[in-house]
Amino acid sequence: MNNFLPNTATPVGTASSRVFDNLRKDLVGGRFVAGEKLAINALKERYQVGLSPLREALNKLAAYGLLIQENQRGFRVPKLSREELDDIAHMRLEMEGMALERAIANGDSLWEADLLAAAHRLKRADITLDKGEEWEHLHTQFHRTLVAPCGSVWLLRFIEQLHDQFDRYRRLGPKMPTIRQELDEQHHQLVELALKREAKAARELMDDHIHKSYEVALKRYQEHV
Amino acid sequence: MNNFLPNTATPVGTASSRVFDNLRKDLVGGRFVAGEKLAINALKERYQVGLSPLREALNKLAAYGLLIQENQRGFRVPKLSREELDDIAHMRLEMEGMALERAIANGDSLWEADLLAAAHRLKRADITLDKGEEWEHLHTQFHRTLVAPCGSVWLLRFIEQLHDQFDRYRRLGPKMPTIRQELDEQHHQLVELALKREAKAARELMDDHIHKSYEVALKRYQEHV
DNA sequence: GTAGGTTAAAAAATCGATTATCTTGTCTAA
DNA sequence: TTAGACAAGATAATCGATTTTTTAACCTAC
Repeated sequence: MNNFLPNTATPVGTASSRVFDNLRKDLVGGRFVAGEKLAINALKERYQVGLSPLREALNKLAAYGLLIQENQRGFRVPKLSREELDDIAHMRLEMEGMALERAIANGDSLWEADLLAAAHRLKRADITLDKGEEWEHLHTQFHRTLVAPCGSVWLLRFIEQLHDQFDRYRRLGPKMPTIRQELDEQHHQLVELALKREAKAARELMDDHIHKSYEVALKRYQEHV
Repeated sequence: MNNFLPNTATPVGTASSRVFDNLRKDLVGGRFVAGEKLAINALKERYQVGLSPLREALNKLAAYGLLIQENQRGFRVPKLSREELDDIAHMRLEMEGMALERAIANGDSLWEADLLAAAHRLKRADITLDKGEEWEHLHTQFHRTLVAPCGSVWLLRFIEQLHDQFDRYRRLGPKMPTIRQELDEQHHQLVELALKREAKAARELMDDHIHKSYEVALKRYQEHV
């Protein structure tokens, strides 16, 4: 269930892990203002947790790249920039393309089944539910499943990290995905090509898919500045 | 000076940051046994630091991938495996190759100067000094400099992380680099090709360079098991 | 003997309070 | 005015102690 950081057994059930998960979700989901300084006491309230587990979670998030830690000055939400968005999108192209090709080469029939299931769940998802959180979760799951059998734990880890960073842009503001139709169509085609083992075509479609997301993210970013 | 985690301002001078740096160095330098469980009280002694900053450092290292955190069971040094070594080496080929090509396309004359300087320092380094730590540091610096102007903060970050992971294998045991001569020669040629902006040839040499390191690491690993 | 249960010791996680550092507003002197 | 010094309050970092959970040794029943 907890697929975060592939080769890192993340604790579950502790106060520290709870606040980590929640903070991560909130940071990725855009519920903090970029650049904002985090008031630790307020966070203690918000997440109903003591100082020690909170600080441990903040430290982890800083090492992960979702927070900036400043010398004797606490923690801050990283700023957003056009340059970084471009960087992240470009890296996603490279890494997810590579992963997809390798997944298509390695994936077995269990993978095919998982992929069909993930795509189906995503398609059926009610996007108005829980402010879109449900859809976002299934969307993440779909993309995870797609590249899962790429054979590299580290590649998967980096992709996960880039997704989180990318979502800080894509999910700016309260809005939900607007181009649902097109995305669903692309997801469907990605599955088709994966099952047919057409690596080259699949990669091209993935490039296109990421590019489309990039345009959404860029628009959100520009509206937000 | 502190180039760790490119876009994360890491605090300096705090107890937490000191123990983080030292622990990282010791983990990468192979001064812990892979799979070993860390006794927190012993670490308190060893690094002369209180519990809170120590735990914060451990949490950061777990998020970074140099430690495994287990549910209510503390921290553990990740195991080593042939599969992971192959994964890391393969990812290094992809990522550093990509970074080098982009650095060669972007790098200005300041970079050329930095590169020459870094290569020179590395060549002049006394490898017997400080158990090879000095040489290791300059070696890291050289490779950092080589890819620095690649234009992607995230790519640099991933490369740094992979280097640390790779060194857990390459630096197994107390031994110092044995193939100094060959490495120096390759470093020299890398600079040459970079200055001549021969991206393709440089990348091929880099592949070869990483492959050579891989063979060393693999041998160390096999002797160590 | 061995599986299952109990418990004492050890270790991890968390809390509350203390110490150190930074921030802000005010005052003074040029 | 305004730059710099200072003090008071706020915040971050750290410590020592408490609580919770795990580990391991022991016991008992089969």
